Amino acid sequence: MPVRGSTQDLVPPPRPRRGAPQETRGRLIAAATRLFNRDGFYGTDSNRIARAAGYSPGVFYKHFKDKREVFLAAYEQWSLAEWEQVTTILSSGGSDREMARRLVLMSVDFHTRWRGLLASLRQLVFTDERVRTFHRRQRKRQLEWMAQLRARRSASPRRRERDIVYLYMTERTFDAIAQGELRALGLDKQLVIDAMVESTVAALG
Amino acid sequence: MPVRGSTQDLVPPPRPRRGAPQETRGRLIAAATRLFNRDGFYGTDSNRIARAAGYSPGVFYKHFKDKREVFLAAYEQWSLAEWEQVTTILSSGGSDREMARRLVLMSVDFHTRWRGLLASLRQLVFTDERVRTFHRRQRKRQLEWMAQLRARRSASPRRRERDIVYLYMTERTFDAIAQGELRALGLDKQLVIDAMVESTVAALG
Amino acid sequence: MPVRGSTQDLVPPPRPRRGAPQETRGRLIAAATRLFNRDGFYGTDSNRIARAAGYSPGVFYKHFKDKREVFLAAYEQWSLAEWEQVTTILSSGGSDREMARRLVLMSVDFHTRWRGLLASLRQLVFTDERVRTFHRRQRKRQLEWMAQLRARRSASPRRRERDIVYLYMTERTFDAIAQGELRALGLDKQLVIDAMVESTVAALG
Amino acid sequence: MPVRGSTQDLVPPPRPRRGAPQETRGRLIAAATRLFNRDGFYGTDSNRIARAAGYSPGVFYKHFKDKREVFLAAYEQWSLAEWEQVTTILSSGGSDREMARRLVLMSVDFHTRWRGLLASLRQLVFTDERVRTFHRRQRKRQLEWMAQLRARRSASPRRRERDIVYLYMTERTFDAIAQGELRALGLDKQLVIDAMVESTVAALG
DNA sequence: CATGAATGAGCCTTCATTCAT
DNA sequence: AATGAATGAAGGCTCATTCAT
Repeated sequence: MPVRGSTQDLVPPPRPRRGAPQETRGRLIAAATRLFNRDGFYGTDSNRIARAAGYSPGVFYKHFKDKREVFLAAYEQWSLAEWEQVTTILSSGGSDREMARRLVLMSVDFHTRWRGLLASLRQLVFTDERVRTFHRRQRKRQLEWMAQLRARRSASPRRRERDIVYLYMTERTFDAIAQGELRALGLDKQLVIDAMVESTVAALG
Repeated sequence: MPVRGSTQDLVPPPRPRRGAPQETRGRLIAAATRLFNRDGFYGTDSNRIARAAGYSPGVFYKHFKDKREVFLAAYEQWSLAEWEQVTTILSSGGSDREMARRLVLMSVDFHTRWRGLLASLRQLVFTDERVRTFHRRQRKRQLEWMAQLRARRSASPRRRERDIVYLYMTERTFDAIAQGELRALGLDKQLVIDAMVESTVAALG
Repeated sequence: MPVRGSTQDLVPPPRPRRGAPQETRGRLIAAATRLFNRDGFYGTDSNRIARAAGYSPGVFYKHFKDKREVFLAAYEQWSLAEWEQVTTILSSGGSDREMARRLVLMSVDFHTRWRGLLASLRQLVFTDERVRTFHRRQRKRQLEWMAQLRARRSASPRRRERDIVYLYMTERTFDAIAQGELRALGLDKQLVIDAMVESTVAALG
Repeated sequence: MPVRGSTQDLVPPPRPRRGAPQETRGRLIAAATRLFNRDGFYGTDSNRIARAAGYSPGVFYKHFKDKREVFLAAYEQWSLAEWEQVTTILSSGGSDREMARRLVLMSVDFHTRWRGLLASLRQLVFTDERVRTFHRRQRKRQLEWMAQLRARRSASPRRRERDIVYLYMTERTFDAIAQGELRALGLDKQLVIDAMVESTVAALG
């Protein structure tokens, strides 16, 4: 999959040249996100990230200590994006089942679009202390959010342990769908998605 | 975690010198398995694998085309080992719930012991065509085995789609337990394990 | 002959540090030319070339894909130099015989100074597609130049086939002289050179 | 050109197993000759030579100090073969021109068939002391033989210097023909061959 | 004699990172 | 703030050569 090194790396440099540091940083993160997603963490090098963002290699290290650090930044920004989508859907109204379905479909889409980045994440969570820490913070937030959400709706004090198993199940399932495993195994994707919807309804309830 | 390069790499050479090729190959795979598990795929190099097995760098390439290839061999051998444990447990008798519990405990243990290797696997399944192919074959086998097992016990024709979701859920959960996520999130490991046992009972039934 | 690896390789680094890329490239080619000439193509490695040019190993690959490519560059530059010498002599006036003698002496000198490089060339012309192609282009140019030169002087339409045999004869003879064969065989170098002069006079006429 | 590593190297091993040392040595030389000719000196490795001869790597070093040494042996044996062909032709009668033509055609054929070996030779004559020495001995023999031949036929004491230039010219020309240079340059091979015949007639006379 | 597993020096190449401009 | 040439450690891999069997 990661066949890097297309003649031009994803996009021709958007020609900055002495911009605000935050813009530069933003461009670097955006480029890194795309490249990590396409070529994986180990298939991407810092020079290339800088070039893809329209800069020279040096800038990279003005903004990040090392590759891990951009990864962290990319991951952070991108989980924020997911968060927003979730929030939008939750506040969009409709029946529980409708909302659940929308959530699931969004997740499948999200995991598919970012499967490369997610694959890198799964690896780095193991290898890298800081990625792991950050990842756990995210997880905590997910759990808290689920608890709150349920508090608003029902009285049932569903255990956090149940919630996390739900999160694990859906996460792994979405990863697999994103990577085309169901198709490869000749299984019916719709059935699995329906199952995820049911689980989500239960989790929300 | 990956603090590689202790003065001696894991074990002092078990003194080979003109052994049978299969033994050499076996030692290389064993060493690779340990190193991949400890330092991850990208933290391990072929020279080190050879040295850890008690050989010089050259031998490695007499037995494997490259690092991916040992990884595949390591993975194969090690999934066979898991398979055997599962088989042993299934034929050991006892109530469904007892068997399920034993299966779950074994899995947690297995995932914990090999969490490094598993992390590498999760990454390579994305990056590497052949690892992916092999992995899917394993998955297929798991599904078939579940179907057969159930056929012997009940009449319920549980769908394969349900089975795979079960597999995803448990796999991800065991990975998380192995990586200490539950403890880090202040959750009760026993409750989660109990949930896995229940799901397993249901899956077997 | 090729006793490579003197404590310092040919010259102590001419202290670069952030120069113009073309200069760096030039230094690399110059170093490569010297090393190929001294140690042969197979006796030279890219790290050593970089070091001899006063750089670290990495630079080499910033400028050349591989060893073949520097060789090609070295060869190109150096055949240009020969060309210039030939041109200079041809435009320096004098009788045909005087010019012929000067050409021959220059060639002997050139072949002697660069006998190592020439030896590598003779080998690579066989082994390497691109070197062969380039070499043939050179040859074509030589032939065309001979034809033109003659057109200006006489009416005799000497055949190109005669020209190429002349080129082969002189080339091989100069190689042999450069490699000290005549001396080793107890032959009179002057006589051979005189013969080459005569052939050259005839070729020019 | 040298794309080594066909599934089987030139010939399936002729299964020796404890033969006379001289036979083993002969097989090794034969295999080396073929491989050097196909893949060049640097494209051939000693293990492969042994395998191509039907032996294991070890035997090679029982018979030759190193690769250079087999090359020398191969070269020796093979120049003997050329010698024999020359002798056969010279004693076959006919007019001088007929003989000359036969000699030239044989040479072209010989150079074509062995162009790989010859290319290696041209390189090693530069690199390797012993190959150079041996090569010069061959040259000396050629010269002596030419002198003798002429003594028998004419009174003209053609100088050895003329002879060696003749040898150089033909050698280089045959190499070029063998390597397809004439065709690549769009020149008429027959004309060149005719020229060689004339030179040979002159040289013999 | 022959085997072939094993050796290990060493070349090729990449890439995270620095720093003079 | 940005440049990009330069660094150099380190990993990938080959192959001539040895030696225990």
